[in-house]
Amino acid sequence: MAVKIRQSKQRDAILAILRQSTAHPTAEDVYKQAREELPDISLGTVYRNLNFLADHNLIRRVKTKDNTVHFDGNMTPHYHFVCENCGQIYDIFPTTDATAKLISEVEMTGHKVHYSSINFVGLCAECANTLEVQEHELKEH
Amino acid sequence: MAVKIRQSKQRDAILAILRQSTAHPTAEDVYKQAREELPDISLGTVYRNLNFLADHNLIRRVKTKDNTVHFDGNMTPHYHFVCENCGQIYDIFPTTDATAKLISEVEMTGHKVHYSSINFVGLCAECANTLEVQEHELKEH
DNA sequence: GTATTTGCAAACGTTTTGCGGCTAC
DNA sequence: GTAGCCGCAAAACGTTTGCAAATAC
Repeated sequence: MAVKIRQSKQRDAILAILRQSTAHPTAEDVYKQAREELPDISLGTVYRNLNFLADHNLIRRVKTKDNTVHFDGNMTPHYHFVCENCGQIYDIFPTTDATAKLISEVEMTGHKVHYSSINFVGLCAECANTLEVQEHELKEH
Repeated sequence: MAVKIRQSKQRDAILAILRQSTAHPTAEDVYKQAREELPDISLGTVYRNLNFLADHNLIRRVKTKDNTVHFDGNMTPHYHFVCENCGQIYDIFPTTDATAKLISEVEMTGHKVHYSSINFVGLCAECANTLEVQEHELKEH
C-alpha cells in the first residue's frame, strides 16, 4: 500500500526556506532560519524533512570539500562552483548542451542516468581579484 | 621552511591498495585491507594518510549519496557513475572533449577552475537487466 | 639528533533513531 | 480513528585529535 504524504507547517516552512534561498544552507542553517518562524521546531525534524524532500526530488543535496551536506531548493539544471578560498557555492547555469553530450557519453556504457551532479572547485572571481591585489602589495616591499 | 615528507610502510601500503583497486573503497575498507598486511595499523593512521594523499593529489576523494567518503587511486581524468540500486561506483573515461567545453563554460563567469568532480547517478547496466527480468516475472502471475 | 609518523583512545560534530504525544485528513 | 508527523533526548556514525612512543633520515 502506498504511503500517504501529509502536509505539515514544518515541512512547508523548510521547503519555502530552500526555495527562497540561493545560499545552499546546511541542515543547521535551515534549522536556525526555521526557528525564527517556528521556535519549537527540532533539529531532528529538520533532518527528517530535508531527507524526505531530497528523496522526493523536491530539493537537491550538494556535497562540498568539508564533510557536511548542503541543500539547494533550485531544481532547474545547473552546476555548482565551490571556491577553495572563501567556501562559497555558486550556481552556474548551462548555456550549451555540454551536459547532454556528457550524459549520452555515459549512457553508451549501458548505464541509465537519472541525474547528474557536476561540481567545480577553484578560485571564484571575487577571491581571484582579492588575492591578486595582495600579491601586488607584497611585491612593493 | 618546507615540511619534509617521510616514507612509511603504512603510507606506502595505503597508496598501493588504492592503486591496485578499482572499487573506490571507504576509509574503513582500506583499513580492513591494510590490516591483512600490517595487523597493527590503526584507523587513525589510515584516515591521516588518506587525507595526506588526497591533499597531495596522489588519490581522489569521491562523495556518494551515503554519508561516507570513498577514495580513488586512479588519477587519470574520469567521471563516476553511482548505481542507485547496488551502490557500486563505476569509472567512466571520457571519449570526447565535453569536459573541456563544460569548464570553459564555467570560466566565462570569471571563476578559475582547478578541478572538477562529475558524478552521475542512475541504474547501472547490470541492475537494469536484473530489474527488467523481475518485472517480467511479476507480470506472469 | 630531531622532526615526522605511528598506535591508542578519547573527543568531536553531524546525522539518525526510538519514543510517546500530537495532528492532518 | 488512524497513519503520518512532531519534539525531545539519547545513540550512532564517520572522522579528527592529543599524547607519548617509535621511526626515518
